[in-house]
Amino acid sequence: MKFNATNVRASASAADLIFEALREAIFTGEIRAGEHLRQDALADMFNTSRIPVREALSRLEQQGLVKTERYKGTTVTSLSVDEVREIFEFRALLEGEVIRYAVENMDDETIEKARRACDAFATETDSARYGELNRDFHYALYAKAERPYHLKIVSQALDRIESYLRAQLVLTDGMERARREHMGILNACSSRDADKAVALTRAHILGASESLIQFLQTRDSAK
Amino acid sequence: MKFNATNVRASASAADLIFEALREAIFTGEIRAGEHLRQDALADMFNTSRIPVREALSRLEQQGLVKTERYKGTTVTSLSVDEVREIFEFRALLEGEVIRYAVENMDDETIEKARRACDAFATETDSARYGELNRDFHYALYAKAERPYHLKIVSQALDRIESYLRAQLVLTDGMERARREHMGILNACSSRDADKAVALTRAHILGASESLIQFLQTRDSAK
DNA sequence: ATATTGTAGATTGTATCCAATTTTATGTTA
DNA sequence: TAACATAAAATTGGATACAATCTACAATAT
Repeated sequence: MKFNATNVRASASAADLIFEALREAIFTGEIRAGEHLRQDALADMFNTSRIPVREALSRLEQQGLVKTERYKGTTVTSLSVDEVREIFEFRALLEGEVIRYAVENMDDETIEKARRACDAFATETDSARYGELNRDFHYALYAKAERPYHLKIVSQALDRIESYLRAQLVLTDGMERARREHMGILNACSSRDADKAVALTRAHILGASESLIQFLQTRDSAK
Repeated sequence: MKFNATNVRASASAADLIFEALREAIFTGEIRAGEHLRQDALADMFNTSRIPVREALSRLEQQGLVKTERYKGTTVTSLSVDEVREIFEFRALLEGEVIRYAVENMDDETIEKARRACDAFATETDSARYGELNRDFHYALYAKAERPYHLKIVSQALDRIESYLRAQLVLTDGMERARREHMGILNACSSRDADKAVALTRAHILGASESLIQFLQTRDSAK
């Protein structure tokens, strides 16, 4: 595991940088579930003391991405299939409601913005950027819901499963289906059909869930 | 602001204790919105160094209860009326879904447990304990939903508005209405009527929201 | 009188060191 | 060889000390 300082913002504290670097490393799978993270090893990697490392780990722990036990260390948490399923159910409920609010306030400018994000998603070939571009599309629409608290909770839930989504996309071809489903959601929003947008959003999420769970089960039984 | 060590668990770290003490002090209103919390002052109060204080503040910040700015300090956050309204909308959505899952799995033992919690809520005269007993009742039912992630998010949302709920209950008499509504929800669960339980839960939450918002508006305009 | 500059205090962020406990390695004995 | 006791290493939690920056107030120049 290595880190460079190219993608940092100068105004952020060391703890912020370490937090984001570790978070991204967990997302990409560079740090795998179950792996041990030792504070002084991380401090050496980032050329800091353990203090900002501890703060970063504390934040990750609160988001559920790692778990720390005194005298033992910090390990990256893994989700059971049931936990993954529950989080997708949660997303379907919440994002369905959010898209309903969004359609209420929808305007042409937002539609255009979402269309561009949809195109960017469709034309991107690097599956590692799936998560980012997927969020760009959905958030372009969700922004119009004007429900900042809801959106923060959506982000939390997405973070929790991001590493699993990326692991799947390296091996499977869900992007083509996602692209089609995005188009459908966009069209429903464009025609101000709230019920349809909700139904398609829920189906989009629950379909991804089934696909991911199947992927996890075949992967785990293969071992 | 003073703290004693009577309500501590021996196994918890200093950071845990400080976190819970500050959290409770925010809930009770002992620490008010806008108030500045300085690290070394807190360290003196708790007879520790600033290190565990910082960790406690970091956790509070991620829950949205405080906000820290470098060189300036930490202040307790306040919610606008719009933010309060949104969180109640969020709760209605989420807790409605949770009670639906719960009714699916409902059994008589859970009903009895919830009935006892309902009675305890109804007979308690100390309004300061409203929050705790209210949660006891709802969680007794929600536990049967078997959706730990959903419940964690419900808790987060409740924490965010707990101080506002308590401030209201010192001055108004929402407890009698809450008691009646709890009875209704309990009966709906007892008769396994999921739709009714959902509707009553949503109405319970949205009614409390209206009541609280009205309270906040009259209080703020009175100044 | 007003604007500007400088200085001291206040406040958070980080480094270094110490304490407490678990885990692992080592040695001893049956 | 196996079991057990003991010591050494590893690891996190916390205390103390230092660095960086903001704020407030005073001093000074215009």
